[in-house]
Amino acid sequence: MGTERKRKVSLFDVVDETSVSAKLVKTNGVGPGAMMNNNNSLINRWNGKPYSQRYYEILEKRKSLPVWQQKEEFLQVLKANQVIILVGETGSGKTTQIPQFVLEGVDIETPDRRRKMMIACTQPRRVAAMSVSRRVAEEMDVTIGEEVGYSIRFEDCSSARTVLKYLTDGMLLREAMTDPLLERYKVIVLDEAHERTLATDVLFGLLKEVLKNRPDLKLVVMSATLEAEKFQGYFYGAPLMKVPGRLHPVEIFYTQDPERDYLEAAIRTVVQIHMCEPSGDILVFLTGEEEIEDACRKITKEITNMGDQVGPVKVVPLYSTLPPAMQQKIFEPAPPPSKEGGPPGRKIVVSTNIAETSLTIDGIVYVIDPGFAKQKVYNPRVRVESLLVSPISKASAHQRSGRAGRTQPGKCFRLYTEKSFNNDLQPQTYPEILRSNLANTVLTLKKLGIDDLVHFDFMDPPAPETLMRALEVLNYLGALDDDGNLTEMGEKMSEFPLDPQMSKMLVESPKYNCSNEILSISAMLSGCHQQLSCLGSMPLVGMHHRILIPNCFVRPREAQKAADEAKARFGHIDGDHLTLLNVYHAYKQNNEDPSWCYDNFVNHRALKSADNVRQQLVRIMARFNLKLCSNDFNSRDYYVNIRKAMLAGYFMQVAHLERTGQYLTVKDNQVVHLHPSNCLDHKPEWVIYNEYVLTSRNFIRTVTDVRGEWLIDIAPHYYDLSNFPQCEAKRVLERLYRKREKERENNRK
DNA sequence: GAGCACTGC
Repeated sequence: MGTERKRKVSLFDVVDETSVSAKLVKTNGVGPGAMMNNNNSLINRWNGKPYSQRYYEILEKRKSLPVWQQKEEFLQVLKANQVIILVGETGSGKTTQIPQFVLEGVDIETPDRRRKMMIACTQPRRVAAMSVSRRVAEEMDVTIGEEVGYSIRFEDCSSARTVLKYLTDGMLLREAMTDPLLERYKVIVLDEAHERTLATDVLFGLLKEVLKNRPDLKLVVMSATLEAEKFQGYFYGAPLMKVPGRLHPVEIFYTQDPERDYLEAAIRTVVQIHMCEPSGDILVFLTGEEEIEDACRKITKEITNMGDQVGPVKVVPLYSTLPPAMQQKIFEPAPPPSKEGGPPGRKIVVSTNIAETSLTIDGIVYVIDPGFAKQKVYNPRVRVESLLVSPISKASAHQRSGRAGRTQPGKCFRLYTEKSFNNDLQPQTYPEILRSNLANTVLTLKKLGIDDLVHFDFMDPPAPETLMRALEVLNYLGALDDDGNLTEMGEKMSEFPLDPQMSKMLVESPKYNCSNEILSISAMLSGCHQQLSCLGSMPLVGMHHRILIPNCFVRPREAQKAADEAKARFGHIDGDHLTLLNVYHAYKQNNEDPSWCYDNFVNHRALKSADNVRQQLVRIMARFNLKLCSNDFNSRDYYVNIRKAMLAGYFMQVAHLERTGQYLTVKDNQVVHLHPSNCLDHKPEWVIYNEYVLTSRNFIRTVTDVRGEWLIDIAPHYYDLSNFPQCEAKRVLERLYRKREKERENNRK
């Protein structure tokens, strides 16, 4: 362990007290930001306290990071330029060190010297923002939340004294909505820019505008790949700096011929490595839960069948929806040899893309990369996002192979030919902005004051049809007027961290006297699958991980029947949205009791998380004076009003039951099927749905029964029959309009 | 009667 530790200096490295204590008093480094006081001891300029011993210990380690070699050069380039592109591979230390260099090299006092401005450093993931800021606070010898802080959804850990703030890219975008020129910042560091998240891409365009209006603002774009040259071109030829990384060499192997069945090939490769290669753990990349569970069973079986001529193995699956206790297993050590002097044991992790960026496992020496991943694609014509197994990019393949070289030299087996790598793989994964429904993004851009989307300087402009679709949806929702300007409704909607349909439903809900219930349903739909969690071995290797719980219903393999029965007890005959409301109410009535949750096959953490989201939504409602109200629970209209309010947001996500027994989506006329997870005991003529999922069939999931009359009452502008394709639904609606007309005539008489 | 790549506000 000792020698390994010396070779490895990672971002999360734990300072080994014994190895550095001997040289800690060396005063070759007056630390960054230090000054002498009268007693000749060094004072931390950020909090006015003398530096601790630990500060010097860490400083020694920091100085050995590759990025320190270019510290002076960086500061000079920063001084002379408004924008810098910095390329640094894994292990260069850029995420922790660059923002500290910036603090040292830039004057953050306001011109009147009355307060200090901040340095921001964005991260695509919350856990990174949290853990990196903690580490940096330690390095700077200050308290987290004071001089160094972080800001993520649900948690602002910063203060008026904060000079360096790590935050998610989405959070900086939120801040821009109230502070369009980002005036609290002196320098913005966009980290992991190569990941091209939706938020990063919007920030690119926005910052380009802001920089023109704020000559004093500086931008550092940090990226891990050569796409940096593209960034350079985008930012008017900003200077580019390269920082070497610190990874062990990884030898790459390709197959001679293309593999017909990558799953079979992956399993075969695992077995071969286990038989022929020296000890070291294996990481296999596959595409999804089912495939991974299947592969784990097969690998275990094949190796068990080989008897004691090979060492024992521990095969562990890894995907985001895996229960935390199971995820924990990836950190367990490889099993010992079955008998003394026998062949060594090995850990084999079979994972989705989660192990590519979000989670790091130490001890991996062999990586198997079949070259596929599930990726989101968006089809604007039918307005559907779906997941598709597709070939990965060269950049992604590179990232995967790097996972083999974290602790020692490693090997990566690519299950495709070298020719295929060179000729078939795209250089980069398509940025998310080209693969998503942009309704929410367009709403954000409008709120940020970007009126002319067609001429907005996207680094990669989305398809015009995708933008048109987004504008159309927002216009139907009343968020944009016919000239594309943000309406008062749009202003409100943009403040909610939700899809526009859901925001609209919330803003309209007081009119139906059921905002309390709509808040609960929204929270259950949007917050039921987000939960932060720390894994046990975190203090050792510095890994946090976010665990995703896709829905609040638990269905363990060994108790599926009992779980289904428990779920049925919450079932509401009118639909899944109301079932979710029942669950939420029951949870609150039972005082949020974890053991009640356990007994009822409901995920406690998922509900806690939904409750957290609900509180945030309540605060936003209060800001707009949207009242919190409920109908009398015993009134006949209690559920009717909730369903009507839902329609006020989701009138574009409706399906009609045809006489053939099939559902067709309204206007788009797509054949869809009710997802079997639904709790309806009948097939309603009209349903609203929360999502459209494209898997083995076209499913609509989370559905609720609505009435045709409500469609024409609540959304007549959308159900305008002069602009409606010929279909059965149209004929039904025509009858309903005629009926309404008659009623009106009768009322006049 | 089926399934869920990964993030973020």
